[in-house]
Amino acid sequence: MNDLLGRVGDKWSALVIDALIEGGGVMRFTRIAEAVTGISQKMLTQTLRQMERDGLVMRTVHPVIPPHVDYKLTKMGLSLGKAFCGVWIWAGKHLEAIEKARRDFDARAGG
Amino acid sequence: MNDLLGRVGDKWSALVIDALIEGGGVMRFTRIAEAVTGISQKMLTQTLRQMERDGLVMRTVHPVIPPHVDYKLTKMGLSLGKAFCGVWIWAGKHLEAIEKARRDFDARAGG
DNA sequence: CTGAATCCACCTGGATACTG
DNA sequence: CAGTATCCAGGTGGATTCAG
Repeated sequence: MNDLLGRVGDKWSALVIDALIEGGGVMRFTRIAEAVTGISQKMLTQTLRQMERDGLVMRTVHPVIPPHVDYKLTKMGLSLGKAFCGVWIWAGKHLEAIEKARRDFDARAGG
Repeated sequence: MNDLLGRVGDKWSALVIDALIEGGGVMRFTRIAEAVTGISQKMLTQTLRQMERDGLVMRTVHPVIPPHVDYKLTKMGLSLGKAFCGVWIWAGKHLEAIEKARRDFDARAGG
């Protein structure tokens, strides 16, 4: 369980799931890379592999040239996305409060 | 936002919040260390500091000997715990499915 | 009891180059 | 396009020691 948290709670996984949901559930490698700002190609490959292994995404290779690979959220992946929803909303709602808390804390620490 | 995810989505933070909720909302350092299995003293201190800075916990030092320090979830911390709830539930519900998906994947990969 | 500080092995993750 | 492979800097986090 502990280990599972570290896995699904992974920052990149969450962002990839979000990207896939925003993108309609099916996206190609490069499109995901564009959607998830800041991710390196290596991390994306790694994250995607892991998510595939965990049954969160389905990887489909179309044997054409140039290669064409689709990533599709599975039911489980989608349900995880929904579970994350609460955290997304929380983050959006408390973003300012947290930044203020940090400033206050730093001010106290500095003074 | 991206950065916030990495912060609040941190594995230890989640576990500490969970421990605090289970423990009634107020706990001492050592009690948390016992509740959060596997965390080192350094990580606990670090996590707690960060959470204090983010306004998720309130740290109260009782000037006695031996020292007595209480950590209490703030409203914001509690609300984050509730936001996590969905993910906890999801994890519990899909734990087996994920393990099966992994076995299947590994079997395919191995064969 | 609660922490700070130090040392250090390990892993993460970015940059780059190469393949089919 | 979609990776794989390699190198490497930097951060993570455990163990240990010291202090109030």
